[in-house]
Amino acid sequence: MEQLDKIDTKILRILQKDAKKTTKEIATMLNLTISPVYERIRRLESMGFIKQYVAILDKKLINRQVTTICQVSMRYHNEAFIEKFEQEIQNLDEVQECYHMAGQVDFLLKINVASLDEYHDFVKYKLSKIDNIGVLNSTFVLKEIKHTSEFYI
Amino acid sequence: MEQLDKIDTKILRILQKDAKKTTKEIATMLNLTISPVYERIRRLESMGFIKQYVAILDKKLINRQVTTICQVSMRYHNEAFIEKFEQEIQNLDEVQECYHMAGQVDFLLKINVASLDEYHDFVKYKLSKIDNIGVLNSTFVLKEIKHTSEFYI
DNA sequence: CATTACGCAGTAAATATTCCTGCACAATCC
DNA sequence: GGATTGTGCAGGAATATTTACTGCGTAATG
Repeated sequence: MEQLDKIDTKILRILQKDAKKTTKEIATMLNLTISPVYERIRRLESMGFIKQYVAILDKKLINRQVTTICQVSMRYHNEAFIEKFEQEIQNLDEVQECYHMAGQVDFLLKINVASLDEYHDFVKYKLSKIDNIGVLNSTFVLKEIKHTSEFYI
Repeated sequence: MEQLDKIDTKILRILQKDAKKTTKEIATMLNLTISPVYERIRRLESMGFIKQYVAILDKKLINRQVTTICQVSMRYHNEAFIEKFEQEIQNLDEVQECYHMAGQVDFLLKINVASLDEYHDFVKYKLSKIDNIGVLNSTFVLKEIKHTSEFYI
């Protein structure tokens, strides 16, 4: 697993914060030339350490300012129902994250919508249409304290 | 707010999925030349619709495969304590997301660590060191069903 | 009908990416 | 110890992309 040396780690830290940094800029930061930095980035990509490069949008500006956490439990816990649920969730664009959890509830979902009205419609017409949902408990985000895509490495 | 037309929206959708797409590629997809696409992207950046470009890493490969959801409630709900908590959280690198919630618990945190051992240390030596924490309830992610940085637009 | 404004096409210069060659150093094997 | 192999880095050339600028056409405005 530890196929990453200090230079690789530094490159990953930089690209997690700003994927638009040029090879030259990174090379300067690390006191290297373009060649090794370029080769290392290609290697980190092909080995899968870097999964993708994405643009992060401002959710207020694009009108997705309401974030909710929704905890869901199944009525019956058999494989078919769970698989069905997991598949249906993939198609719900409002759901940004969904985790199968240990403990009291089965699933935890993070959902972004434009308004409470829209959330109402989402629950009524989309989420609760999925079969076999037992408990469904929504809580609302008052304020986003921290939100990053970075991992600490 | 609706300063975004259909072309802008399409550009944002593309860049949310792949920020490495060249202006030329996007222009081809939208049946335009490079110029308007280039200008629109710069505009979307300067107006703040695009906040940043980041590399998304594979958390298993970089050894951050354990994700936990931690729900925290304050003992006393005064402004000073809450502000202190919010500040301290910023410095905890393991915390990827933190929300101030409506409802039963005050805060919901998403935390990534290498192992249960490391999570134990995180709670014991970092999180619980923050003053005025009342309830602290951790649940573990068994499986990530869905996780994207995309917003539905 | 004239004028302004806006978005797009096209182009040229600057910059970045990509690929290749060769060198230096470390590890490995006689 | 010396020769050999391999790995990572420097440097440079070719290609691609970004960036900035000019001009045109159409829609909006007076």
